[in-house]
Amino acid sequence: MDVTIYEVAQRAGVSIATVSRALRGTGPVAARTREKVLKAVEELNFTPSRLGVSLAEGRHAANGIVFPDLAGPYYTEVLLGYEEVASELGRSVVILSTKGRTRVNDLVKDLAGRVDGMLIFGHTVPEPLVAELVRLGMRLVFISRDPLTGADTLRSENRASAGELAAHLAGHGYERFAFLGAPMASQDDVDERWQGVRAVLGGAIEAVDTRHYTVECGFEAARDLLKGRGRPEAIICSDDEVALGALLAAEELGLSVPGDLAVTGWDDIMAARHARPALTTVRQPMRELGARAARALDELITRARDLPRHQSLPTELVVRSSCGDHPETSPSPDRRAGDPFRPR
Amino acid sequence: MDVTIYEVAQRAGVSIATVSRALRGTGPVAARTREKVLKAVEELNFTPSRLGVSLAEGRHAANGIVFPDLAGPYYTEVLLGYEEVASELGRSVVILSTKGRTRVNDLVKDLAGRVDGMLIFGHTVPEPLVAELVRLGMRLVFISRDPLTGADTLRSENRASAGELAAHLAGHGYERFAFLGAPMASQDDVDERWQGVRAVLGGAIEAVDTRHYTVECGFEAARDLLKGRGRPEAIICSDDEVALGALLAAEELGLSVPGDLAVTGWDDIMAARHARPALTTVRQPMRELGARAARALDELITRARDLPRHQSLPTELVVRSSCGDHPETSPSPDRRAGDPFRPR
DNA sequence: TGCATGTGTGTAAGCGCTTACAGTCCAAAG
DNA sequence: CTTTGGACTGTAAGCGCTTACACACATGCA
Repeated sequence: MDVTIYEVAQRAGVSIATVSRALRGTGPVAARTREKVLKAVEELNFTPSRLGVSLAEGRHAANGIVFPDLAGPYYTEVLLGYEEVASELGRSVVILSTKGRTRVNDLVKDLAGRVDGMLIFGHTVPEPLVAELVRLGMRLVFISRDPLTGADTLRSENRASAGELAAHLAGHGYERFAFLGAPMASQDDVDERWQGVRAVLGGAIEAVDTRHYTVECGFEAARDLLKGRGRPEAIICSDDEVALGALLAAEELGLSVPGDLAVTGWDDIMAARHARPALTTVRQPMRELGARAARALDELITRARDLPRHQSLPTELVVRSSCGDHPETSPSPDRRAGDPFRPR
Repeated sequence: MDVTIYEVAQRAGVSIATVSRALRGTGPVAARTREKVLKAVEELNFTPSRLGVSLAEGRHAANGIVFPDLAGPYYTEVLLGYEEVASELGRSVVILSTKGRTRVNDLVKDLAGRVDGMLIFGHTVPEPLVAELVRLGMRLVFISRDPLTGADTLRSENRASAGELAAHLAGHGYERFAFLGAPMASQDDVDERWQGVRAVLGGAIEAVDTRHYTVECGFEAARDLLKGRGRPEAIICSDDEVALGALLAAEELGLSVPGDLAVTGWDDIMAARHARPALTTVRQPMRELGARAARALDELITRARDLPRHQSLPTELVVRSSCGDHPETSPSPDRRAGDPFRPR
């Protein structure tokens, strides 16, 4: 990337303004002139410098995304949906992981200087900085965050589906429940799930802290819980990874799932389907979240829309075997119609 | 991001050159002057425009990455390692997925205009364009590709570990094998694995085309294979996702793994550990690949090194239960010492 | 006192584009 | 034969920085 518009102009025997117009199709250019320009462009293999274009246009044609960590399928899926749509809209995607980073503020500010708008997960960016970004006019879309003024928010529904899940488990006849997944920040996804199950199960469920949403933490929390007295009959986990940890803990302790214990997850990641027993879980439309975020951002950036919007996407209860036997569809509730692959 | 260096200069009562010097620490600035500048910067909340800086400096402080798809854990893990190190080195990461994209060339060229160097997976970028990028002086690092001049390459070892895996299976006494994972481009990872197992098993193994490296394709290929006559005793899969598909197919057909059939994967993704039976596989250091790519790129960009380098990282055979019983460590070979989590 | 060194600062020339504005030219209308 | 309005094209002013170069002013030392 070395040859500039000047060399093209010189070779074609025209001014740089004409080259620019010929290439972008803004303003009239005689057919013969255009040809000369295109020929020169071809011969020199010219590609306009992105920096020059951006500086002159005053836009980056790029979107940012800030996530805590890409470990685990959730963020990856959202990212995929995001990148795909952003690319369709002619925008590059610049990523930033905050996991284990000091100086998050600086990193986010740097990112802000490279993009026209950004997608931010939950509370990965400190509140004062968010306020500042909003004030500076940066276009923002949040996923899994309570609505705020000056930015879009997007999430998938939690409370009602959590209630539905809880009711399903209650229908199995379980009476002592545990919820694995604290700590929960107010208004965060997991907190909403907790509120949802609690509304249905009331005092029959207790919350257990897992510190992080990982297999390891799920394993440890579940092991301690299951070793103690008053072992629950069903463990509702904040997400699939914690649930996978719980399955491992049960296996370790010689407990049969779902015989001695029911376990459920949330998200419907790939491993949920492959675990044995396969995980009953709540599928949320991860890619769709990313895709919508990209579109929302585009609307805000192009000013096709000015008022922020707050969307909530529906989820789907996916019943598999980890929550108990389902005579009507046994032995593999996720295998109906002979197709082991549920629609995505 | 609105206030420019001019406003800062004016407010501090100095020239923009002084502001720049004060901020970057290049060139002498009197202590009192520096204070005035910093105060003005503070008050105006000034952040230098990335575009201005990049244009003047002639560099982007950003790295690109081109991958086919982020679905599945492999690319994600590499990306994570890459982003982490790139960020440490002060570089942003711009991503580009080629999955399902027409006009890959344009997208890659656009990317090239935004970054100082890029990491490219395998053969996601057409050869002529690669040559052109090299010619233009773009710094490139490839993962899983045969060495070429003018760029670094990086891969993890395949052939020897494939041989080790095959030998292990032969040790179980199996005699009829299948390899699930074609089509294989010459010199690609999967081809090397095939060469490796074949060198050990010779005519006892046949290759089966799966079209794609997905659970779905693995399932279909395995089902067809297992339904046919002369069913193999062991299926060596090109990667874990194909292997997970094979496990599902076996379950579908009522075959016990490892009783009736052994199955192995490659990569050691999360689901491999959680599948039942847990997958015997070959772990490759995915994050490390990404991290090294970022470092290699940095060396090339900063010209700390001029000659391309070709690295190969070691892998590790991870024996679990899907390949057969291992009396000495039964029932869960990956659970020794009471710890269900193998070191990563 | 005179001159070589620094030190501190400003001026201005880029970096590679886009685009408002100001021509130039020519065919059609009067 | 003038006007007039398009169609084209060029000039030049940014966009927001960095930095070479020049200059002004103190020092230190002979």
